[in-house]
Amino acid sequence: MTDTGQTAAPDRLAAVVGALEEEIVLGWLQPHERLIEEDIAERLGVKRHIVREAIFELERMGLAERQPNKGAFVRILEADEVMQIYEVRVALESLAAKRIPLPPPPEVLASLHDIQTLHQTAVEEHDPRAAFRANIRFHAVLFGACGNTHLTELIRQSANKVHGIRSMTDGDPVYLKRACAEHWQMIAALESGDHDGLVALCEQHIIPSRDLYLAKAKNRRRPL
Amino acid sequence: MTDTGQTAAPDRLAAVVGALEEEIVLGWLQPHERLIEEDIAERLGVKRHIVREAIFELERMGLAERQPNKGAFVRILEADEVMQIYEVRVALESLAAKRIPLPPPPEVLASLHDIQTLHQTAVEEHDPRAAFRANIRFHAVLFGACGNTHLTELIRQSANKVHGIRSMTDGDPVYLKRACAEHWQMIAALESGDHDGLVALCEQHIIPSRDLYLAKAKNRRRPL
DNA sequence: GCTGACGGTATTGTCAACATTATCTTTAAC
DNA sequence: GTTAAAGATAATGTTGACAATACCGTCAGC
Repeated sequence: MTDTGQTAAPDRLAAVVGALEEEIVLGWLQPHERLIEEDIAERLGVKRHIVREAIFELERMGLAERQPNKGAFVRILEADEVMQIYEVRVALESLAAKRIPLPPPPEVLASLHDIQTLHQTAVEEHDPRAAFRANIRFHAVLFGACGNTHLTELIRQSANKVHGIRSMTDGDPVYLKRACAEHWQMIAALESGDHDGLVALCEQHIIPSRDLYLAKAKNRRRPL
Repeated sequence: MTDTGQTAAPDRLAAVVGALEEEIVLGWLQPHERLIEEDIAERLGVKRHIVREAIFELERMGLAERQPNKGAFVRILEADEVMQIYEVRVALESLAAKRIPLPPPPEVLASLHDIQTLHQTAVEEHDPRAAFRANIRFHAVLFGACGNTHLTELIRQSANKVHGIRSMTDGDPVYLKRACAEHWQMIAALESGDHDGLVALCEQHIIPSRDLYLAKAKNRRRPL
């Protein structure tokens, strides 16, 4: 009985990273807000040591920015950075979409179906947290089907960097419903073996979130 | 006079990462060799703490593999992983090459010229370390000219993962001379504004190192 | 002679105290 | 009233010691 109910060692770091990521992405932590190691440690019930490494991780993910001896802040992306990241995302996701064998393995289709059902209910019930998670899982499974682990990882990484802008798009029900519909269309394209359609859908799918962000970013020129 | 001659804090981590990276890439540290925190710390004259974070970084870079509570090892890439990484590299580098404005700014050309001169002498004088460094700098400046920071970073990251296989190609003078010549051709393409030629050169440039690795990997099936 | 338990050793993982650095506040001089 | 220096405060960065874990050799029991 040495188990004190605490999660295992390596999981704690991942848990803290995940928690902070969600808080940033869902807008609980605003851009430019400071990430104070001790505060977070106490709030999440872990030691500062763990939080410290988690913040390094967030920095690597592009969600936080560190200044030596000063501290870490929630990172805000400039318009041109968003453009650059999306240019790469289009290239990577198109490549992955092209490499997905059609028709995909039935378990992939079944998995996508299940996840997308969750996503849809989350959107309909205005549960941004569940929608966010389901959305991530959908794309992970979709692009994971291309079979190229390294490519999948880079796609995930690039998507992570612009997750921060979700705090803006998640509030937009029109955008969310549209995304939902497009997910179903992707599944249909997979089933019918329409490679070109799938690639086109992937491109159409990510561009709106970019433009929505850029439009909103224009309106909030330096609110501080 | 509080300066004890030690380098600044954030630089130490980067220095250790760089040192270990070179040792792996140049074959000083063999695949499957253990990375023992205390040993490395003593050898490089830093605290274990720094080495620990450096190994995490190496794991993220794909050069090392960690097993919880056991330790870290130099990572060896399987053939299919190499194929996957190169597929992504071709896509990313082609994209970057297409985005480089032609003709590039004169300072970029001048920089490439200087770096490539260093590279050539390093190759001719059989200095693998200098050649390795010059090679990295050449590609950093070349692809950096595309103006997309995120893309450049992903290219660097993907290149890092297969740097480990350099320990094999670096010994091959034929390969090195060929790479050298191709660098000069790239510079020529930049100067003459030959976009298509540049893209083609970039593709031709990285494929041989992949195939050389795959060929050598076949011959050493489980030497342990 | 083989197997499995035991204990020693090497290594990683955790922690809390300490040092360093930046920021904010006060205060005194002009 | 403004500025600049000095101290107080708060946060980050560093360190060595300690705990937990895995590995390896030894030895008893069968």
